[in-house]
Amino acid sequence: MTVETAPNESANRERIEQRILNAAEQIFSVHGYRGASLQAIADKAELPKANILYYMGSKQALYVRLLNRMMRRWNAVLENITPESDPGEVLSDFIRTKIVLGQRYPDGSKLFAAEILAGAPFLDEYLAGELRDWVASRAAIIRQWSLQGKMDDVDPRWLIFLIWSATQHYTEYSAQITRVLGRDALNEEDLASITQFLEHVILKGCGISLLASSQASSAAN
Amino acid sequence: MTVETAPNESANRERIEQRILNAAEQIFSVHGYRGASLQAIADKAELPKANILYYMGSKQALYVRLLNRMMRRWNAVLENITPESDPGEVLSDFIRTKIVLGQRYPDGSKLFAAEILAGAPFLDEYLAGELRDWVASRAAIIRQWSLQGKMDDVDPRWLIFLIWSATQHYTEYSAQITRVLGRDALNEEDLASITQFLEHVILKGCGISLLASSQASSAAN
DNA sequence: AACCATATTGACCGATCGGTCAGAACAATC
DNA sequence: GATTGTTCTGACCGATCGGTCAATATGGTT
Repeated sequence: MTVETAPNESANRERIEQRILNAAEQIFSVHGYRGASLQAIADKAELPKANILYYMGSKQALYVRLLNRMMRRWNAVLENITPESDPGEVLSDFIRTKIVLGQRYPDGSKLFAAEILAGAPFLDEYLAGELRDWVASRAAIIRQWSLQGKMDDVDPRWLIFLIWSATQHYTEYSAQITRVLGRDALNEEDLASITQFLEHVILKGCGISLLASSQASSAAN
Repeated sequence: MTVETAPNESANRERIEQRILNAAEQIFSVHGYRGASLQAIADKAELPKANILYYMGSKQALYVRLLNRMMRRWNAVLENITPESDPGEVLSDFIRTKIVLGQRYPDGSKLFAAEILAGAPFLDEYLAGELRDWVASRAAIIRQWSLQGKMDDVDPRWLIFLIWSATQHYTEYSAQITRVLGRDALNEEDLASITQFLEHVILKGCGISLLASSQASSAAN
């Protein structure tokens, strides 16, 4: 039984920690690091404030944990990309995946955006290390696609930034978009239309001919 | 002399108010509305805290004034656009102007972004009123361009959002971009390269043929 | 029942928050 | 040199901030 109780206890702890993390993600995403208060997070999580600090140690530790959790969610993006890949398929998948991730984790995405806006004081290492390497390696492959004549000779870094910005926009600027469109929220139809638009413009804009590959319907991955 | 002293005095007041507004813009742009403190703004402006409140009334009034100032700066964008305009010229100009505005007013742009991230509590009226009309009227004209065969049949609203996001990205995400690129800041050369890239991809992506207008190189389609 | 590690939380701490106010400092008019 | 209106600011207010801590509650082991 001792073998079973341990996981049970830690499972309970895990449940509470997730409740705190989700509440904190909401508060931080709206008000940023400095603007968020532990009291507001505690209220959202329906726990006493002292309990938040018991589990998370400090405001900063809680915040950093949220950033790490969000970064881990992005790990799958553009994972298997090679010089032999089809640019149309890969970029389509890139666009679709980013749109979906933004819709799945709106609070985390906004939290990340707020951190960057604030000058990324807690993300120095990640941005200048992991992420820089990520961009450099993908850029090198895209560069090869251009040399192979698979697409126009565009700067791959600007292309990556373009896809990032265009997709993230619909999460981070949702308050503006819904008001401009006069809606409560974007529905599935909107998102499909937006995704198709971005695929059309970006792929065509890079001189990528749509072969037998993706577009509206097929395409596996 | 009495006629001259009055404007002199109010000119002095104007000078101080601008100093406060610029300091506040910096602080708010980094920490958002709730995260910013009047003390930090006062320190940045090198004035006593009570002086800030003497000139601005309250934290909220100061913040709203900054939002209005920023919105006024955007008024010139896409001002003279007609169904007879050349899409390539207009959209090129749109892209270039947005890039320049972001570089000219980085703090104001970030302040605006933070307000949207927070759910735009102070911008309801503007977004659902002025800005919605602005988008609707421009979208109607772009729609006509499509009908005239001047460009592909894309949703004009997504096109406007794309240009907004792609250009604003280089201001609001400057902290991420500089670290990923390993630079201190973007220089003129970078900005020219980025602008040209965006013009190339977006115009070509919308099926707009580059006539006798601008652009540096060729590009078929 | 005794024991112990972990969980829980009300009460409290010094610092800082936005905002008020009385009075000093200043400048122009008579 | 009074008078008057504006500018300026130190001192202060109640509320809230992140964080600490002692006391209590809980649950499994012996």
